[in-house]
Formats: sequence, C-alpha cells, structure tokens
Amino acid sequence: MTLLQSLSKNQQIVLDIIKKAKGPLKAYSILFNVQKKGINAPQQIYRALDKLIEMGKIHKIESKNAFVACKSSDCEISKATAFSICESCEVVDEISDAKLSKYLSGFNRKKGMKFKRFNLEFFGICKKCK
Amino acid sequence: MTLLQSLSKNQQIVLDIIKKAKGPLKAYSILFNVQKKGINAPQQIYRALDKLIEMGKIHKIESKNAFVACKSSDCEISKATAFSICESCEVVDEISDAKLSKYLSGFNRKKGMKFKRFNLEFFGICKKCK
DNA sequence: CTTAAATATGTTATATTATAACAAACGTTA
DNA sequence: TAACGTTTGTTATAATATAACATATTTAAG
Ligand SMILES: [Zn+2]
Ligand SMILES: [Zn+2]
Ligand SMILES: [Zn+2]
Ligand SMILES: [Zn+2]
Repeated sequence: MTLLQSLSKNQQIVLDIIKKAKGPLKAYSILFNVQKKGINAPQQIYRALDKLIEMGKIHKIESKNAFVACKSSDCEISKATAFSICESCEVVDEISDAKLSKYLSGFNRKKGMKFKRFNLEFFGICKKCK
Repeated sequence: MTLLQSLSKNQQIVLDIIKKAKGPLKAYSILFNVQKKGINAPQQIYRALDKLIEMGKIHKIESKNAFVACKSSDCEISKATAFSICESCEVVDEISDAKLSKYLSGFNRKKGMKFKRFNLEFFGICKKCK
C-alpha cells in the first residue's frame, strides 16, 4: 500500500496545512492552526518540519523563516532549491528550471569545495505588483 | 563620484568587530563583544547591522542568522551575494565569481518577474574537513 | 512471539533572534 | 536660529527555535 515513505500523524497534519496554504507559513502560524488537532507545543511543529524537509516534502525559505510545500519534485530531497520572492506582496514561488539547477550543481568543481546542496532566493517585484 | 558614506559611531564599532572576526558573527555575540564600549541593547546592534547591510559593508548569512563583512566589493550594495558554507566546520566564504553573478542576474528576464537581488548559499564539506 | 532498537509523541521550560515604542541627542542645512 | 532627518539610548516585548525528559509506538531481529 505504502510505496513511498509514509508520514507520521503529526507530519501529515503539518504537511496538509502547508499544502493548503497559499503562501509560506511560519512555524507558530502552523501551531495555532493545528491546536484543535491536539498539537500544543512548538517542538511538535519543529520536529515535523525537520522531517518533512529531510524528505523533501517542504522547503524552508531562509530569508523569511517560513515553510512551503515542494511544488517541483525536481529538487531531489531538497538538494537544489530556488525561489522567487516578491518584496511587495510577499508571494513566493519555487523556481523549477533544469538549466539553472544543472548550472549551479556544476558549479561545484570550480572551487576547492564539493557542494552537496544549495539554496537560491531571488527578490524583486512581481508582475501583479508592478 | 562615489560619495564615501561615513559611518556613525555604532556602525563603525559593529563593522570593526565583524571585520576582525574569522567567521560569521551572530547579533548577540556582537552585542556581548561591545558592551565594554557602551552598547547595551540589541536594538543598537540590529540598527547598525541594518545600515551596514544597506551600504553593502556586510551581508547576512540567512541560513545561519549571522553576519560577515563583504570581501568581494563586487556585489554592488548586496544585490548579488553567494556563499559557500561548510556543514562540518561552519566556515563561510563569500563567492566572488563574475560568471556566476552575470548568469544569475541574467536569469531575471526568463520569468515574469524582474529580480533586483539574489542570495545564494551553497552547502558542503570543505577541503580541510574532507 | 519477544525483546531491543529506533522513531515518534507529549510536555514543560528555556534559549535565541528580532522588533516596538518613545525620548533625547546630534548633524545638517535653509 | 529653526527645522528636519538621523542616530542614539532605553525599556519592554514579540517571534523563532531548542533542551531535556518521560512515555508511547513502530520496526526489525533473534
Ligand atoms: Zn522543491
Ligand atoms: Zn507582488
Ligand atoms: Zn559582498
Ligand atoms: Zn570545513
């Protein structure tokens, strides 16, 4: 039945909330949203978030301390993430661009360090806000 | 042509500390380091940090909530920043790569949104730690 | 099946990071 | 001088995240 990694109860609850949201959610906003489901403490949220990130189900937008569901499923367990962020309306979109991903993954060799992962955040003003 | 913006007293104190440091500094670590200089409150640190970022003198490493002095002076007022981060020893280096910067700045046009700024953070294991 | 290990949960407390709000001092310039 | 913007000082509080410990549940061997 469960072909892929199955989620625990709390992980599923947190993922559902994040998926339903229109934008990035903050940890405490998730907490307030799930208190009716019996989750009462930040730890429970942060633990679920940590696991979901490990699994590549969600990403953290570092510049906003907020979490979004993975839309692309191209970013293989959160190894290569890129986002566009509108500084006016705060809309965040995951960028799924094979060329970009390949270019940045290939960047590894040019330096003495071998990269395992990257996160890229673009900022600007979106179409609607222009 | 370029007007040399002079720093205020607190801005200079905070910048000096960050420049002397071997790695990224956290705001409260800066605070503890400057209490002998008469700075007593987080606000004073965060205000200085905000201005120094605006001026492009320092950058924030978003994934670490820490601050480093700008090493490259190629990133024109913090519009195009990239860092390599060792997940073992936590060493952070600013990446100064004209091609990379050009490539990412050029990425703007491909999407409906015009980007004004980006931040890229690479993670891996550095030479020393390998 | 039985047991041990690993994973997940619940809970309380605390640490860390960041901002709000207000008053006073300072620096520029009209 | 007066007005304005910026910087500073200060107290308080908000927002984000982890520590530590006890219990429960699932998984995988033996
Ligand atoms: Zn993704
Ligand atoms: Zn917008
Ligand atoms: Zn720089
Ligand atoms: Zn290292």
